[in-house]
Amino acid sequence: MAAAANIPHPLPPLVVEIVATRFRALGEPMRIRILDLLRDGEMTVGELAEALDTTQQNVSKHIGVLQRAAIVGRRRDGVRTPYAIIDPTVLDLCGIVCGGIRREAEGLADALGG
Amino acid sequence: MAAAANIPHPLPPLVVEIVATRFRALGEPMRIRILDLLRDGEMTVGELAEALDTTQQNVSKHIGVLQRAAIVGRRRDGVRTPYAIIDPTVLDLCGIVCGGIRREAEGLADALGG
DNA sequence: CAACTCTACAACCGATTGGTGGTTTAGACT
DNA sequence: AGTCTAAACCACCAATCGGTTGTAGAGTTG
Repeated sequence: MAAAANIPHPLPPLVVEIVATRFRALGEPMRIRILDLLRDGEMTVGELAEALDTTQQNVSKHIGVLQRAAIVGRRRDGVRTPYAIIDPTVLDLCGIVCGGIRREAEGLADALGG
Repeated sequence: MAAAANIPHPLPPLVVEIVATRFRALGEPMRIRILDLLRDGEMTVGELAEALDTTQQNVSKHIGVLQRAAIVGRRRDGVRTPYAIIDPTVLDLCGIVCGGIRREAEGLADALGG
């Protein structure tokens, strides 16, 4: 919450656009799964495609979105082109959302159990 | 980061879907602006429509998305139906994203200035 | 009851998006 | 040079989405 304290209000239009774009980059199951895999370390497009049981083209497309959003980056390693998470805040974001989901689920379980 | 520590890995498919849905609900400028206004307190659809210079139907549609994502809720107050943020974690999310944007902008400014 | 206010719903249109198949580029090796 | 592999680019299709218009429902006030 401290980070939100000194945010301008109302939000400037350009900031609104950037924020929405960043959230939209995370608003796709395939991209969440890609980031979930990249939590363990860098992977190539081919490795991701195999792990996610989809095509190389599909992974390339989705990881392109994540790269344009400056969430992941790539490097050259001989014949490989491994991708890695370069913006660690996305893990915080996912952690907050997952925590909220867990809290809701527990509240629902309590309501049903008690 | 502590919240992300005890997240299952790999993420279960259902969780992936829920996380993506929640992020997608935030991936629209108009919805970010609605939440930005609701930071100051509850507002009705009509008030939001006027403040955002759009139609009542448009606000109703977008706030329906936010409500189905359990981000906002409504109550009855006589003739009014004010909406309010019921999931305070979304403010944390926006704060993190805005902080990241600021950090990037400052880094870019330093790179150009120095 | 009737008129009014506020909100939700449905249909439509244009634009965007996810996924696929095919092709092309860029390196690494012989 | 030629070949192989990995990754990106391209065009396409079906589905979804944002915004608009028109309408219907729910509640209040006379």
